[in-house]
Amino acid sequence: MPYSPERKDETRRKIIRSAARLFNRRGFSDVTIDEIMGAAGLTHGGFYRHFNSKNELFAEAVRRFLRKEKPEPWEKNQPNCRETGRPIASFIVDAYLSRDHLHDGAGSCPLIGLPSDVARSGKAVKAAYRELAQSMIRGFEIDLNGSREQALVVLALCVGGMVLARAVGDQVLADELRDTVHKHVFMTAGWGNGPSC
Amino acid sequence: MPYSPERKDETRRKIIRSAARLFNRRGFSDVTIDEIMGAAGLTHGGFYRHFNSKNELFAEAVRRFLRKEKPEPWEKNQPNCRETGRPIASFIVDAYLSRDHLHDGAGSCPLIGLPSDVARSGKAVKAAYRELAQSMIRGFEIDLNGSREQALVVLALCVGGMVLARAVGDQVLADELRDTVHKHVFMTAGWGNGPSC
DNA sequence: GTCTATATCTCGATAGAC
DNA sequence: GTCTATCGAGATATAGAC
Repeated sequence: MPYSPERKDETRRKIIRSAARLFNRRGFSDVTIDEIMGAAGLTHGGFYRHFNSKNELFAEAVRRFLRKEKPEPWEKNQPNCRETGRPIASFIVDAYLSRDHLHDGAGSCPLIGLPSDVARSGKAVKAAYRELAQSMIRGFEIDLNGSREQALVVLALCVGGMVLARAVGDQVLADELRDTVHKHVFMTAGWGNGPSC
Repeated sequence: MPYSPERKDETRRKIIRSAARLFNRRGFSDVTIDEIMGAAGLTHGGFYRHFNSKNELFAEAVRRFLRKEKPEPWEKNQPNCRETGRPIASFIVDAYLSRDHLHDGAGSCPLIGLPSDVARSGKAVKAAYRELAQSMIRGFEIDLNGSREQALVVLALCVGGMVLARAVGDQVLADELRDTVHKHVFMTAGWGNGPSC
């Protein structure tokens, strides 16, 4: 048979990617293994050669956001922002609070796409979520004069603002939340009050 | 038959209360109509005399948090806090960011218990969620010198901090998030930095 | 208005051919 | 390693007695 180990790993990555996008959009419980495998170009019978359960796949899908190779469209910073001398974290916040991210259900950061699903899941899934949160906290900390407290505040603001903006189902209120949070983050961080890119 | 209209309304309220608590803990999709009716002391066959669908009940369950008569345990402020001269909103923030609220899955505010479920639901459910958010924004605004911007920031901080604390699955990090957000809210609100009640 | 009973469907997981 | 086929469980919603 022409199945090399790399081929299996490639298939596994395709399944995780497919699962991450579907979970993000429709939640853990409402997505079926058949759909995940179908979107990966496979059939659902082969699933259990890669994962022991649907829950195990969930943890991998959350973790993927850290390890993934290609950034989502909303993560790409505008080129004209690169020469402003602003710290990297400020561009991450720009992207995180962008309208593109708000509407990118499938490619969303799991922190805002799956918070209640994760809160109801097992330890492995929560550990993956925590890894992601800590990674962002460390990233913010650097451009916040090493202040972990400020980094936690910025993360809570970004997550809270976007989670609310997604759930209120009102474009005007959603934009108001994004803009206000963005302004407040930049003010408390001392990044100037440069408007969104 | 001894069934008065008030009796029917009483039953309806019991169903909504039961649903709200179960949805909060385990999410919309994983809770069955049979469980909801069972917890209300009924059987699942009678459900459709009260609601047209499970989704319709979901909207009512989210809305309930506003209309409900009795506050949850975590919403009750400590008596010794009443004579400090602090504004009402500051006590609401205390309760919202409390460890009791963090661990009260069933009696939680839906804003932090069901954000991703609501984001994936229909317009009626989102409208109920928005009502709740706007009610809190108005409440904060009063004790924030009428600043809507500050009210939005406080709401985003409270929701973001608690959503993260619930999902990271780590007591230490969860407490750090709650404490840090609490401190920052009190600082920016100018409520003094009185520690949690 | 609430019950028991059931129709219809779909899911996660497994079995076994290739 | 991936396929087709299926098991067994449990879901929403409906039917009809009382």
